[in-house]
Amino acid sequence: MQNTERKYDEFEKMLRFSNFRITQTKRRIFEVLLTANKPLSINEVYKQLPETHLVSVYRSVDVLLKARIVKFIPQGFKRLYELSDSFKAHHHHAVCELCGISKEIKNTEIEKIMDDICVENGLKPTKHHFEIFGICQNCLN
Amino acid sequence: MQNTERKYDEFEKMLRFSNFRITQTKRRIFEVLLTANKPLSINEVYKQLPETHLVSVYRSVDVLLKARIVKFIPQGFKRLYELSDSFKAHHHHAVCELCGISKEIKNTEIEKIMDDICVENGLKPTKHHFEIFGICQNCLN
DNA sequence: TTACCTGCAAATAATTTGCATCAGG
DNA sequence: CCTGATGCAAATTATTTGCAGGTAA
Repeated sequence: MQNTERKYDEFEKMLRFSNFRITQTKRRIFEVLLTANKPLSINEVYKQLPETHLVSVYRSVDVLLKARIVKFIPQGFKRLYELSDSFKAHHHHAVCELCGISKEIKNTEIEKIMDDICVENGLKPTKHHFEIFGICQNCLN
Repeated sequence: MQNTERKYDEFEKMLRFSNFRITQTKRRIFEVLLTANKPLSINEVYKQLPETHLVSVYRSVDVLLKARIVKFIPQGFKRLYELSDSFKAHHHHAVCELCGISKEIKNTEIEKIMDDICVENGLKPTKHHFEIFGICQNCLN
């Protein structure tokens, strides 16, 4: 897929820009997150990379966060990570509390309200967290 | 304050409804959260209750969560707690990333959009988390 | 060659559990 | 009384740190 190539170039560019090195571990983590269709925990990333040490996953994800390649998604009690808006259009999640299935939500209204609230409160916006929880049709039956 | 009396009655009623006991520890935690003007971590609650054991704070907050007297607020990497909507009108927070000051946000539009999103996605809503982060006027200077 | 990066071990922090005792209703 | 609640100790889990050797640039 052509698109994947472009994303990988962007990944390298962003690492270089922040003076970090392009390594196997970081590349692998990037690929795992690119393939995942939902935010993953450190452990979930690790499970897909048995050849890598867990500590290295912690450290590399931290570097990817600093390089703004990855972003942090607190979901309930969990710390999850997914690719930043440079790789995936900005969105939020609607999560089923029973089966954990996660749907991506794109809603421009919310972004607008978010900005308005910041202006009203004299806040220079940095980021926002927004997660919806419910029970999905499947689990209701 | 008359209002505090009413809230305390509600607190007892809700505990009884869920078959939990009304104890000193729970009452004290409730008072700490009633006085606090922002969500607190387990440790922050504990610091105000030196006579109580830290483990008891964990356990009692857990009971208060189950009784829906307290609700969970994940904020960045922190697990915070505050009184539920039965005691404080439903709201969200705008937090300064530098000084940590927390402003309460009440916005009915957001609640409406939230519901719409659930309907669109065939989700029976249970809860949502929504936190805005930025830099406040004070810290910008 | 010069950092940064990684693996391994170990420390620290956060949260949970077991058990005996205490206390609410 | 009976059962949930508490204090204390200890276990478990999650995350971070130190250090020596490895590797990208």
